[in-house]
Amino acid sequence: MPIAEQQSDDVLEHFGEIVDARRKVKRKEPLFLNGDQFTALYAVRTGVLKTQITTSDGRAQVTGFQIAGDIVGFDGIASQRHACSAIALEDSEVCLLPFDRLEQLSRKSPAVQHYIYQILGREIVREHLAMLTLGSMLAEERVATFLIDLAERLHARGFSRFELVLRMTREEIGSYLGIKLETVSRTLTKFVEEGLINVRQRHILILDPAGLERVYNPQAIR
Amino acid sequence: MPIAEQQSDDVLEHFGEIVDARRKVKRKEPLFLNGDQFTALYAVRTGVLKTQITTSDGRAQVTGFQIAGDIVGFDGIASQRHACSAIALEDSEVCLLPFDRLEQLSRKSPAVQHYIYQILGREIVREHLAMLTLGSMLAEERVATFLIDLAERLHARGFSRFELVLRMTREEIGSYLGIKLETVSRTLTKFVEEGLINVRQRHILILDPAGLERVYNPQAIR
DNA sequence: CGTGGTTTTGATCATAATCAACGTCTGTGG
DNA sequence: CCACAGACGTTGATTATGATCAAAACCACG
Repeated sequence: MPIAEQQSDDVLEHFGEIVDARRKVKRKEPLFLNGDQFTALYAVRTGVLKTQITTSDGRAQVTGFQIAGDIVGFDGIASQRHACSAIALEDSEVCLLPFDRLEQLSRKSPAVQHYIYQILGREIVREHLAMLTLGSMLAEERVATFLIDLAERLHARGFSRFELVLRMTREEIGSYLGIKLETVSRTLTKFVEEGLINVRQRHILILDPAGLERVYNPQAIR
Repeated sequence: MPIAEQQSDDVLEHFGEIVDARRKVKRKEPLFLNGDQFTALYAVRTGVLKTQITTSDGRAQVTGFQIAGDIVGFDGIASQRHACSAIALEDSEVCLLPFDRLEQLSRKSPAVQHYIYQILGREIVREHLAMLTLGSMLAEERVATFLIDLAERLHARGFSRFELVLRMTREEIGSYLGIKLETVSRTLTKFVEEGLINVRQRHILILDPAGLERVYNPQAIR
């Protein structure tokens, strides 16, 4: 959901007080890296980022994609160091929300405090749903879920609901969904053959949204 | 980590103000169900709970197991309704932390506010790690991770680091790890054959902690 | 225009799921 | 206290899904 929908005038007003700094991040550059000191949350203004964990033995797991209106950096709150890395998938711009100031502010303004609890709570629910996808879905269901979720989020930002441009590679999608890039590719091809979508490189056209939803929600009626 | 380690005296003192109510939950009974009105967080005093999401088509995904010292209920913050269900795996007791009072309190006390951000942040990191497990590990690695994580958490509460009693079924473990109950069973058997653990029903004895860690962290040195 | 990263597609393989049978433990009521 | 029912767990045989390996096509970019 866009920030604007979620915050009262009070919140907006107070946010004005702290959103002084912006930062540009070039494609493939990190906004922050695993282990970096945590100082601020970042509100994405333009562009797309990915967040990922990497283990000592080189394994990586993409934990999310953030588009305009999303907030990144929650992973640093607990230990004051970022537990994952955030990388720009295209040239992007973010607003800094210094966390100490957020904390101060949320003492003055109940609305701000409530808003911060809201976004943290939303992140927790988002991750629960990601666990559901990763833990109990077939490859086709994962890809369908991914496309619909992304389309809805873009639509909430005023983009088309049925046309989307993927800023991430098949490999990054696969990592996020717990499958391999070849499987992502094959699944997209299958959806094309079934008339559910069109694919032209990274441009996806959703032809049959209901059909796509039926992939992971086979029998809504019983 | 036990709550006690994390909170200053200030937090403890203030928490005394709101922890008025306790609630007992019998084995297999819900503490709350998906869709229930969200009013409070719950601190587990004794016993063990599981949280799970269930989809309309009956699929279920266990999203976590909570033992003494853990806090449950974050999933309700975002929408004021619980996004998952919490079920007791044995007779348990929880403290109620009414959320509106927590919000009030966190305005008065920076320490309380900070503490709440901490636990929400920790939950987010915990879920990131669960995504890593679900998204990029083999069955053996998942089970090894699960055993070590649980053993460490129990140890932080003063229990033995090497002896644990599983309060959950093989099916619940499997759901949490994104594998089937038969796979959990086979994997445990394999670990026994390799001399890593002993299994007597739900009693697990970790014989070779380093060996168990090596299952999912093959080459610590490089 | 190459050159390198990305994507598609095919063939084969491995891991874990599924199906099935049996064994074991627990709790309950006779 | 024992017998029994039902839940839970183990093990085996087979299958299915997606991984892996490999090659070719495609595109973007310098």
